[in-house]
Amino acid sequence: MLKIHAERYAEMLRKQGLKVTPQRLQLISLLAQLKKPMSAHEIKAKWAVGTIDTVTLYRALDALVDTSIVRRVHLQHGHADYELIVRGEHHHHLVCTHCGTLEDVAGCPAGNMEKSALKNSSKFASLREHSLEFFGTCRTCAVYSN
Amino acid sequence: MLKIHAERYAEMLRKQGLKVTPQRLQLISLLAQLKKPMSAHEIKAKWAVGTIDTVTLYRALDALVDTSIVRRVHLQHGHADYELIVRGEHHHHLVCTHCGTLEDVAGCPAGNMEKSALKNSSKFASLREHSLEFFGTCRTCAVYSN
DNA sequence: TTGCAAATGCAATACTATTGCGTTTATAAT
DNA sequence: ATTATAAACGCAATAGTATTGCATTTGCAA
Repeated sequence: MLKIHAERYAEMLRKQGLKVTPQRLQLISLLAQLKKPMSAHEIKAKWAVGTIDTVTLYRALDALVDTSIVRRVHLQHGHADYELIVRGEHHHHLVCTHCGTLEDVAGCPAGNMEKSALKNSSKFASLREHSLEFFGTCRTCAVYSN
Repeated sequence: MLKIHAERYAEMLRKQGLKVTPQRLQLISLLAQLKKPMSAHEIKAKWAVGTIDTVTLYRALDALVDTSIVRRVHLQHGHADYELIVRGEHHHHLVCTHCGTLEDVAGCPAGNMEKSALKNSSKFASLREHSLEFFGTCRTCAVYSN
């Protein structure tokens, strides 16, 4: 992780009244290296320097999610996964229901949907975010299903 | 639940080599009455005739999901919710992140996106379904946030 | 009516995530 | 640099969701 990025993330944390700790920086660094959503369990296993307590990890993840540094995604694996937010953008995923293979989907067509959904809603005052994941079969698994 | 519907669901189960049991029929009936996604816990609490074992309930839900009678949805509540599939159609949800209030979104604008996502994918052979849920604040909760 | 695969119920357990609390640490004020 | 303190940490315990193994029961087709 580049130093300048670390300082940017540090600012984001401090702005929220949160502290910049070695654990949080290492967590960001780890997520930046992997570039795909990881579960808390996977993150703990890949922890590079020393160890991190499970509770601390979950609390750090919560902090980073609250600060919009990390996004929590739900890929129907029975647990949450976490990925670094890059340049404030979001994207969605293709998930293979056989082997779990992931692929990012560039762009997002849900902006318009969100607008119209809110307009047609009878109960809601505002919408802030959405989940959109596609489930199917990757080419490798497709071979064995034939 | 109307008798004709019960028979239709029974056929769907038998076609998959699954048995038609009182528990499964009662489960369908319960989901048909409520018309909104329910957790396994809620379903167990609302169980009308006698009781159902937790394990049996989860297995019955799996069976109905496999048979496309029930849809499993993930509304970021830390558990799965289940809703009856009506006329083979699907829809999406607005979720209030403060109080959990739900609203259905009629129609689905993601069909086109699924096509283009698959076309642009480098790894996937096919896509079968998708999740799309919107998160925001309902009007009641908005009042208290001001 | 009967054979048997499927389903059920119970007990035990795995897995994900959270709470309470005493100790340590980052940070801002001095 | 020193200090005060709110935030964060680590450990232990626990909550909540879901699953596995196994003996018994049951749907249903022959």
